[in-house]
Amino acid sequence: MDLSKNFEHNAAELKWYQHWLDKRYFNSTPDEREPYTITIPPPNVTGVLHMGHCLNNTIQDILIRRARMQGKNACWVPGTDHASIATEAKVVQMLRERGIQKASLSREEFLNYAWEWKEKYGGIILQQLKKLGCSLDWDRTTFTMDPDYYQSVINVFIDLYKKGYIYRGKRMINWDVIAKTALSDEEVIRKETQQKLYYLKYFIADGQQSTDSGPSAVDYITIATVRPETIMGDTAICVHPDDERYKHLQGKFAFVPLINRRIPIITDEYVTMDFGTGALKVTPAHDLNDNQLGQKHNLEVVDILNEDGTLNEEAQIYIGEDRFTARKKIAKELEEKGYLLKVEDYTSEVGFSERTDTVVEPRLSLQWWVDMKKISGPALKAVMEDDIKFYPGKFKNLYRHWMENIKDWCISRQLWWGQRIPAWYDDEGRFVVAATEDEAKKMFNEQFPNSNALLKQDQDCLDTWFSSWLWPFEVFKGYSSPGNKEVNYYYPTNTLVTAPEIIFFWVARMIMAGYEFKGEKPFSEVYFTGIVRDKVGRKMSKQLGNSPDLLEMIEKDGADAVRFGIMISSPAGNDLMWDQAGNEQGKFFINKIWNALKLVRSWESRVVNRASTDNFATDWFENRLNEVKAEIDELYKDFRLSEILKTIYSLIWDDFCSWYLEWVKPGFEQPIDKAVYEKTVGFFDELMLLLHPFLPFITEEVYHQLKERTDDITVKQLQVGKKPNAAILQTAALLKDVITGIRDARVKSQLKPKEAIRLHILTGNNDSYKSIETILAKQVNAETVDYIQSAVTNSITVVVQKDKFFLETTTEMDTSLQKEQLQKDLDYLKGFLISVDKKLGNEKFVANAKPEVVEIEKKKRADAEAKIKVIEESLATL
RNA sequence: GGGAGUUUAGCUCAGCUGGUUCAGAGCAUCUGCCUUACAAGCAGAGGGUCGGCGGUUCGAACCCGUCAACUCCCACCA
Repeated sequence: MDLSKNFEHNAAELKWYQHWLDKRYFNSTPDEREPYTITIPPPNVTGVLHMGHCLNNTIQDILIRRARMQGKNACWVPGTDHASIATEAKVVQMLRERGIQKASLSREEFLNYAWEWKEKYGGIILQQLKKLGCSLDWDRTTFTMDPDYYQSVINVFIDLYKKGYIYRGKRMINWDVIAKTALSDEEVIRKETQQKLYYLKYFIADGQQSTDSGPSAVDYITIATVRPETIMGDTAICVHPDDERYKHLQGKFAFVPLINRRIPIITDEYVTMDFGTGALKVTPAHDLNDNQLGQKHNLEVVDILNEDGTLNEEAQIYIGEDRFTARKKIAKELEEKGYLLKVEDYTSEVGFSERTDTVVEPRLSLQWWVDMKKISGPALKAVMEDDIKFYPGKFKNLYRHWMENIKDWCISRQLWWGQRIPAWYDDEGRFVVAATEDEAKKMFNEQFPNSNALLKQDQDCLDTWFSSWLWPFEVFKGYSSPGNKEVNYYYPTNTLVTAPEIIFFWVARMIMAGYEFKGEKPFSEVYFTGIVRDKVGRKMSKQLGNSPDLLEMIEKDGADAVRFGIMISSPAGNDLMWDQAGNEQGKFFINKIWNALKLVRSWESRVVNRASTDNFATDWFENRLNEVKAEIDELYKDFRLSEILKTIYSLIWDDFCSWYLEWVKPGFEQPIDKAVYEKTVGFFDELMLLLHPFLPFITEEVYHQLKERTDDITVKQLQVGKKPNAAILQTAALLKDVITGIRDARVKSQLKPKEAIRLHILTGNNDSYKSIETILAKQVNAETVDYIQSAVTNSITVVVQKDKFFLETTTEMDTSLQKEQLQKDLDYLKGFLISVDKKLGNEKFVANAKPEVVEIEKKKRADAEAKIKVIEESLATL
């Protein structure tokens, strides 16, 4: 079969992925082997593949494929997350495009649309993962709203409620005015924002005066605020008790501008005297701190905002206006009416919704909460004691800090898409928590006898993360069907690969859920990937348009090249600067492998059976392979994947192609030794095995092109490497040094590559060159090689270690460059010798340093002295 | 405001317990080659005061202190 000129990635990807699926290589069922399990971080069902997924899933695929080749029962579970807010927003948008308002639909109607949408668009991302070559067990695909999964979420809620870990409470929450739902603290992103600080006059009530006498009044207090639109919600002004400026106002009253509300001037040490004016307006309904102050001082709460962020009747003015419009208008009015003293530029952190990117509104609201302190203990301990290991370890600190200061988790969302909270209410707001309406009725009648009110289920859904925290065991039905064979076998899973951004959202909560509901950790290791940035360091995002189209790239460059590009630049735990150039390098590498394949295949028809002769090249490469295998094993232990790839890259390109293949390559149309040919194919196989987890398609293709075979590399087992022979590796190092040294001298003497030389070797140990002289001669284009006792005049001299090489040529040559080089080497060595002498002459060094180190220095001195002698002799003969 | 991390060649990064192999790799650059696997290549080469300063040590890219720049996380100063 003829080979194509280049590797045809599109065809190979289609062929092999389908073949692997047909052979069910990715499917796992419990057996007697050791399991290796990864559950995918479920992407949003609305998602499309981006560079972050590419990195994350390539890493998982590498780990899974490696485990599979090590004889483990590898199981990688795919799935998607229902992503309540994101998905609901998309469905609402879709409805709007069809001219339908969500408000006009019943819950059931809306959910029908949502499911319709999910069936149509959900899971696109899973199809895209196939394009990347991901070896997921597709039969296990799970969705966080699958019936069993859904029920488990409900049951977990009921369980925690019964334990007293879940409660309902009215508290300040983060309100998203676009999605019109509560958010957890983690869903709020703080961003530094340019703002204006408005200085406003609040006039002081004078005696019995009951209304604001306006700018004509004499006495006023100035407050500074960034939110003038909330003044209508003010219910006090607060100053520091020790603030001399305001002592005379303590206990008096002031008027809220424009609406004339009379509010007390209170004191609290919370106030910072030197910020702003030292006087703070207190708006308990719209600020977390103000709310706490309000509770402490028993202040009235005036909520002036609707759930969509517009002002309501309580505001009295600007009713129906959006908060930001109202801010501008009110600032203008305050200025016109003389209440505004000045405006300053001011920068502070403002909370934005993670999903809708709108400014989050602190709002007092009745929500469901999880008392996290009740379940955080074992989860903290597990990570601190490395029962769950974090890679890189720096995330342990971050985790500890969050866990030690953990706050209650607001889990209710004012959404329809998600698991509906299983609480049932009567008209008076009394409620029970139960799995079904029937059960709820029964419970209600027991708890509140004589009540036959109609029960209504809570309208709200649970936070998405309240379902995804069950992921590592519920994908095996570990909660809905506890103790089943699958969960017993696969759980705890092995490695979680995820982004540090969701360490609190997801990782920490999964660990807590693991211990709380399974009594065991969910995974043993967490590999945190970096953030994918563009080559100038910006985070990739849709808005910036710096995020490349992955599928287009796979189509153009091939999945292997894309995998190479992302992996070559991703050290564990650091952000990575992604650059298209990485794909190029991957393509070149794949092309290089393909050409090596073409070369080896071209020998196939010219194999001859010869009496076996020693072949240094095959001996060396076997040992080199073993050496690298050991290195790679170590690197895998620390998840140093990009280094592994670099190591294999260099093993294939430099050691195999540049050295080994050149060493064993027969002359033009010459035959090749059968033994050498077979070993070469064997080495090639092994290289493909090592590389396969990274580049699955090219390696499978090459594996099959090397010879007829019935098995596949995807499930081929890696063999444990033997201990390499140090002497052979050393000889090879000498050989490479000599070849490079002579080639360098040839270049410097401007010898044409085609011009053959006669090589004379002057060494104290002729035997050391016996096994390599044939290779040496071929590699430096020497027609003869011999061993001599004294220098050859009129030749090019090369010094490697303590040996000298004389290159005799037929044509006249220029030795000036060479002389220069030798002189440079000599100068360097003399300087080096001085520094070593100095060191050895230092009594303190000889007395304090370890004896080995002193020995090494002595050897360095001896070597340098010997080499200086050799070079001086050479210079003399030139 | 608190904490973590980073700073090594033009770029992206290795460099483990201070001492052989310690100043490295890959890209990029330069020189010479269309040599029949590969110009997407081959053969060579040149690039660095290891962020600054100070200290510990016989010896520091590595340990300590300090300063600077950048990045990230957490935190209610209006």
